[in-house]
Amino acid sequence: MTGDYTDIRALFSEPEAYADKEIKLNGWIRQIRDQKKFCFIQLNDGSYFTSLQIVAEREFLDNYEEISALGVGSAIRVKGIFVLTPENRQPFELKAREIRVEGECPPDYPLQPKRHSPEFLRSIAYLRPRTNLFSAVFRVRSEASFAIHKFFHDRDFVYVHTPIITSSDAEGAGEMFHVTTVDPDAPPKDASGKTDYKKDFFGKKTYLSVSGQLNAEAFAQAFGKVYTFGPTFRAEHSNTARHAAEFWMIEPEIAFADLGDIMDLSEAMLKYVISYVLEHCSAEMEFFNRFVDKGLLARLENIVASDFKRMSYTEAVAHLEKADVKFKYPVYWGAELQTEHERYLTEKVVGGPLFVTDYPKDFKSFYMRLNEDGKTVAAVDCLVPGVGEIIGGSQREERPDYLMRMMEEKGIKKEGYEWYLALRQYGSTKHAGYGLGFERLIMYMTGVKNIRDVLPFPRTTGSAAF
RNA sequence: GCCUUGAUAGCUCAGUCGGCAGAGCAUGCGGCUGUUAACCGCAGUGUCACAGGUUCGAGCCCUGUUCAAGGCGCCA
Repeated sequence: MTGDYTDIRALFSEPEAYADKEIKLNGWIRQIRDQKKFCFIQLNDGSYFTSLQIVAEREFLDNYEEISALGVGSAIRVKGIFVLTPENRQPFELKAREIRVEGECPPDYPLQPKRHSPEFLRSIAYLRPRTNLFSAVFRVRSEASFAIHKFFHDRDFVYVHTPIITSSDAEGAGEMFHVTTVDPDAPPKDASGKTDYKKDFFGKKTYLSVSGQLNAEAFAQAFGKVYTFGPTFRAEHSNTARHAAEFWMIEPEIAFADLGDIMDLSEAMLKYVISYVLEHCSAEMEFFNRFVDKGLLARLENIVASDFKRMSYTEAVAHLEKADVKFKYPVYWGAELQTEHERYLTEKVVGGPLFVTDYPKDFKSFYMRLNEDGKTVAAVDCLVPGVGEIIGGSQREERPDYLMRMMEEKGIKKEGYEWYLALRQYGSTKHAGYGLGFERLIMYMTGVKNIRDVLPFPRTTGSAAF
């Protein structure tokens, strides 16, 4: 409600309360069907997924000629009588008594009441939230975002804003964007002729953060339970439907917790967010189920009701070795699990979400806790059908000697990590956490197959439009 | 970064053997007393992605570039 204007959402939630009353609406024309003495306007004001039918009749409107000639996309203000029409295909409509044109929309408006491809709509990202598909995606994104905060807040987690600019240059999460004020055409030089970053803004090389985890660990050692939820940046030339250069991550971190605790937590979180969205975005989810992914609702409801499967990396390799499928990449203990392996496990072996735990230390990050066997680390990936890895987590190495030995093994210099090592000296506790790719969760919940279509204005390698 | 495929009207696409640039939808105009991604009639719409080459002649063949899609690697 803005001023004395009613939201279309309110009409859909309690139509009886507005029956036969005069109301005012604002909105954009999604479709207009002109007849001789009246026309039907599908009006959407952004407050609700479904549009409201406006009946504009010649006998009641002195500017009928102007109104009936309006194009799709035009913005109007309407005053009229709200009428229940249970005998018709739409349960109610608005009989217009006054329509004012707020902003006309010319015939070259790219969005027409017909099917457009997601690739075309991506090229007009500034208009696509006006379409059914993207309106649904971005409302789900908003509601899911709120659900994440509510889940953690209800469980007494503290929300930490970890820095976006960082000086740690090798957190093991890929290529980083350099942040600098140095003039690329005339950089200051040091004695050896290299660019002298001591003269840069921060007095050293700095980057956009690839993860808030290390900072979150510090806060977990004070508040016990914390989480971050913010943008992260990866300068990898990953050209797939599942990778973006700028994406949002949720990273909880819990003191005194082990790997089992974070599996329990992440499973509860996924179920909570899915349930929340199913309840609060029912019109949108119905739309995805009809037009994007026919099995979506059944699958999501099944996930909320069932327990996630858990298996160790060693067990996963055993499953893959006896599979009667020929894999492009060979499977043996010590090999990384490829996309084809993950898909086989989650789609063929368990048919749903799956936690894979205790990976060989060689291809996992330096901060993951070494297991008793000396070969594996307490890491976990949550794999889901269709999307792949949605969560990656671990119990962190809290023992300073083990941590330093792992950093040496991985060739990570201590510079910049002194504070991270110091945390292990001062009342260090067992602790664990995970990272959830927010866009991948949205893809999983909506059935949308390309990460570019769940980011409002996606940034991917070679593309930063709008 | 690698592999494959593609780019023709506003959109989705067809275009045969190298020989006049096409359809549906959308749009415009007209009609229609309840439509609902309406219906009926008429009309307009092109730098065939860009640059070069072969040819009497190129949307079509060749080379390069750009962009996109699918897959892979890396990861969330």
